[in-house]
Amino acid sequence: MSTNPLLKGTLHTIILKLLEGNNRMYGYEITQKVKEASEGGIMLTEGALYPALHKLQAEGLLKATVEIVDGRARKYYQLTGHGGKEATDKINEAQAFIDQLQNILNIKPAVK
Amino acid sequence: MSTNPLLKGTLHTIILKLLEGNNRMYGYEITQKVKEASEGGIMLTEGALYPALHKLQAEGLLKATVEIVDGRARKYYQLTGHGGKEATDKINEAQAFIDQLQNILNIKPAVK
DNA sequence: ATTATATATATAATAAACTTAGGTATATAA
DNA sequence: TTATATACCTAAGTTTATTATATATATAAT
Repeated sequence: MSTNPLLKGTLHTIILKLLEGNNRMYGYEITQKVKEASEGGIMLTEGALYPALHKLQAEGLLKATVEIVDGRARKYYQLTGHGGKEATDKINEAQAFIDQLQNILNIKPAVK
Repeated sequence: MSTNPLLKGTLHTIILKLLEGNNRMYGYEITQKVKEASEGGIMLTEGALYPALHKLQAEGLLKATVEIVDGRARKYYQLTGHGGKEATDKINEAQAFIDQLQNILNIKPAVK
């Protein structure tokens, strides 16, 4: 799988956005949704995802409940009240950053 | 100044893009251009910028020449041949990533 | 039966890329 | 003479990722 240095810093925002739209999700489900929505372009690694989920939970933005489904344990995450506000803020920040980055990347080369 | 974790990974691409459009630039000039193009939203820190320039030079993507202007030393950077090709690739990758991220961040919340 | 793949979570070692803080130095405006 | 702008640089520490490994069940293929 390709390394993706551009992904740095956006993982928390992606998680919060998905949980804003889906009420509750589990880790593996998040990896699949991201893969699907990015048409395979963004593949979350477990080593990045699970620590990120744990951190967001430790910060009080997410709460988790474990359920057994088809004989396997699933850990569902959902936004807390505080997490919901943070989600809105982080998504707005990310959008602003993307817009600014577009402004830079779209600067037309000077005609020689 | 606000910390901007989203910036991670995009700095090299920003530098290459600016040099693709401007033939040659010096470090301080790059910080000002980025600040201007992002309307103050993206402020490069020297601690990130200068090591990045040195790394790109060490990789053979940039070459540098020092000039004294108004009594102060300026280090001008420009793309090498190889750097030009890398610039094109990195910018395309960044654009693809931004598009994929947009797809994720634009996913509409499910109607409850 | 057994092997491979998909589902599902987790952590440790390592590496990359940043922030923060400090240092050096000149020109100019207050 | 003090502050601000210009101009470069590096070191220490932090954050955030990759890579590798571990555990475990369900299901499809051989």
